Order: sequence, then C-alpha cells, then structure tokens
Amino acid sequence: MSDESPPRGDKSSTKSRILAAAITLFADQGVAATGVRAIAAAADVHPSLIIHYFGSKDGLRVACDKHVAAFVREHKQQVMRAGRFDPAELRDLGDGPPLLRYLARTLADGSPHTAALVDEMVNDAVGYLADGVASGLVRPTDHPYERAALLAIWSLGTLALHEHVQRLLGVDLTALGGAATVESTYGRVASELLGSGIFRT
Amino acid sequence: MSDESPPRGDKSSTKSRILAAAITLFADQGVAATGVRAIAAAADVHPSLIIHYFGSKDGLRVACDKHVAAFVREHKQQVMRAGRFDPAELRDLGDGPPLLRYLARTLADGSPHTAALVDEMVNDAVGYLADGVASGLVRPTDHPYERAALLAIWSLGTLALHEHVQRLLGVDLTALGGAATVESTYGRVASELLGSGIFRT
DNA sequence: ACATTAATCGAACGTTCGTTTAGTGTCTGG
DNA sequence: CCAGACACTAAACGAACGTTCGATTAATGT
Repeated sequence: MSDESPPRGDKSSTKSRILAAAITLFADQGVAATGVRAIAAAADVHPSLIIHYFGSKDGLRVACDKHVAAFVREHKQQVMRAGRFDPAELRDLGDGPPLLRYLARTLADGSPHTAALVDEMVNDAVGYLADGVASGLVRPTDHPYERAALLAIWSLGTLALHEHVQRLLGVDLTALGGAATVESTYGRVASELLGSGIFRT
Repeated sequence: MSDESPPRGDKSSTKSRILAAAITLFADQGVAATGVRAIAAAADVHPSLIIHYFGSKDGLRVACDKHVAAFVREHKQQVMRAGRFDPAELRDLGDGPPLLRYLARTLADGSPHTAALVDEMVNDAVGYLADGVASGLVRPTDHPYERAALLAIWSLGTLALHEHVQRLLGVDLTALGGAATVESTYGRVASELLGSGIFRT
C-alpha cells in the first residue's frame, strides 16, 4: 500500500541494526579489537553485508562517529551549560547502543568527528559562561575561552575515565541520567569544588 | 673480568629495547592495533624473540604496564599533591619511550595495573589534601576522599584527553615538564578555577 | 509477464595475526 | 674440553582478519 517499502527482513532497519551492534562492540572492546565478523554476528547479518553498506570497516567507524555526534548535538542544550558541567546529562534514552560509552572510547582514541564535537561543546560553554557572568552568577575571568575549554576537558575527561569514576566514586556516568548523577555524592563534591575551589580564602 | 656479561649484541638491553619499542607503538596506535611484528621491527629483533622473553603479546603488555607504573611510583612525590594537581609533572626524562602517552592510553583502556596506580594516587592525594587542611591552606570538606578522587580524575582525565588539550589550549601535557605547564595560560586558568571556583560568592 | 534493481547470502581470496617448533651460534663453568 | 645454558633466528602453523565475487531472492517499474 502507501506505506514505506522495507523490502526484506523486518524493516529497512538492517543498516541501523549493524550500526547499533557496531557502536556497542566498539564501545566495549575498542575499534581495533573488534572484528567485522563479530559485528555481523551481533547484528545477525552476513559479514559482507557490512562492507556492502559501509564500504569498509573504517567507513563503518565513521558512520558510528557521525551517529553519535548527531545524537550529542541533538541533546546539546542539556550539556555543558554553566553550573551544569556534566556530560552524563546525555542519558542512553533507551536508544539501545551505549552511545556515551562509545563517545568516551573515541574521546581518547581521537577521531576527527569527535574533535569537532569537542570544539563545539567548548564554544557553547563559552556562551553559557558569558551568560552566567552577565547575570552575575559566574565570576568573570581574564581568559573566558581557556576557562570554558578546561571545564569542558574536565567534564569529558571524567567521562573518558568513567571506569575509574565508577570504581572510586560508585557513579556510572554512562548509564545514569543527569539528575541522579548530580544528586550523588559525586555531584555534590563537584559542585563544592567548582563552587568555591579548594584553597582557603 | 669483573664487569657485567652483556652476552650478545650491544647489551642485555635487548629486552629493554623491545619494551621501549612496545611502549612507543602501544602509546601511538593502541595495543590492539599494534602487531608483534611491528614491535619486533622497531626493536630490530625477530618476532619470536618477543614471545621468548614475554611469553605472549599480552605478557608484553603487562610488562609495559608494570614498567610505566614503576616509573610513575618512583616520581610520585612530584604528583597529585595539594595545589599541584598536574600529572604532567612527570616528564619524559629522556627515558626514550613516551611513558606518559602510554599512561594516557591505558588510563582509558583500563588495565588492572593502571587501576591500582590510580587508586594509589587518590590515596596520596587524600594525604596531601589533609596536610593542606591541617596547615590552613586548603578548605576542609565533608567528603575528603571523594574530593581527592575527583581532583585526581580531573587531572588524569586531562592527561587522557591530552590530544584535545593540545588542540584547544596549545599545551602538550605528555611532553612538557611541570614548570612550563604550570606557567602556561592553562596552568593559570586551572589555578584560578581550583582556587576560587566559578561561582560568584 | 518481464526486465531491473536492491538486499542478502555463501564461499572463497590473499594477508596478517600470535604463536610454535626446531635450530644456530656464543659464552661459561666444571 | 665439553656440556649445557643462553640469545637469537628461520620457517612455518592455524586462525582470524578485511574484503571480493558471484548467486539467490524479493520488491519495483512498465
């Protein structure tokens, strides 16, 4: 009838299923340690189909990068604003693949798309912090860009080291929503540190 | 004579040469993406010699972990103390292999030895911060362990994301000594943030 | 009804992987 | 002087790698 034409299998979701499986496995084991056959098995398709759709394993990696970057850009207004420095405000949203774990992995591995994403977040944070300064909530600084960059690096660094954060502080930054994170001891200590610093006045 | 017995080649440094080559390549490309043959070529030995000395590729990885961990422990007093939160105070020391880049890589990849190392640094930071509180330099807190852990995570996170730090702030945390880093804009902004926080009082 | 196109599979390609086995030469201690 | 330990090489193994090449099947346009 007049509906779409998902020609085979369940839906035209096959490509999405491959992408989700790839993001999951890449996030869990790293890109280099994950084989095309393992991704194909997880997505329940034939390995050659991955090449057919994405050209190569690296093409698949780029597609994963873009998919995660698009997701982050969609939810960016929840992230990196002044006083809410926690990238874990992006929750998994039941989207299936662990997008934040993938992001954490690629933050340290260094892909071009991730670098562009970080740059955007820094520029956004510059704006948020400037708004905070204008409204009197945030201290002014001689180096607003550098301050925003460092705050972003600290936030994203905690995400990249989420395994250690979980072990040390018992908070899983890749699984919890923002509210639960901020209400934790982790959130309170972070607010205390960023609020008044460590040194006695 | 009474001197050592470096039986073949230059010294018994062959094992060390393999270790140095492995650390360099692991740091540059990641463990999974680096083959035994590439390491052997960089160390100018036969691939099977690596297995002979280290048992397996994973044995070599563990040896690299231990080597870097030992280096960090040796120079630990320069790191993570109150007010000097910068792990880049460990400099390469001309030791050859890029130990800090290797550490940054394994911080995110998660090896058991690295986790133990992080735990030690956190415990040290607890002590340093307690000393700071006792001497009146550092604010007291209700959660001293969590504060130390978070400071350590931020420090090590910036190291793990050193690529972004370099791009955004122009500071190479894996190459510079501590002094040059702290005197940079990066160091001044970090001191400002940790010193007095971001929020207006 | 038929040609076309896209989706998917099955099997194989050549390469590279980590590892094994066997062997060579050099030094050293009894 | 010679037996064995040691540093190291040479060649090959089987498995896994990413990728290619048809063949098969189902939807689509005419």
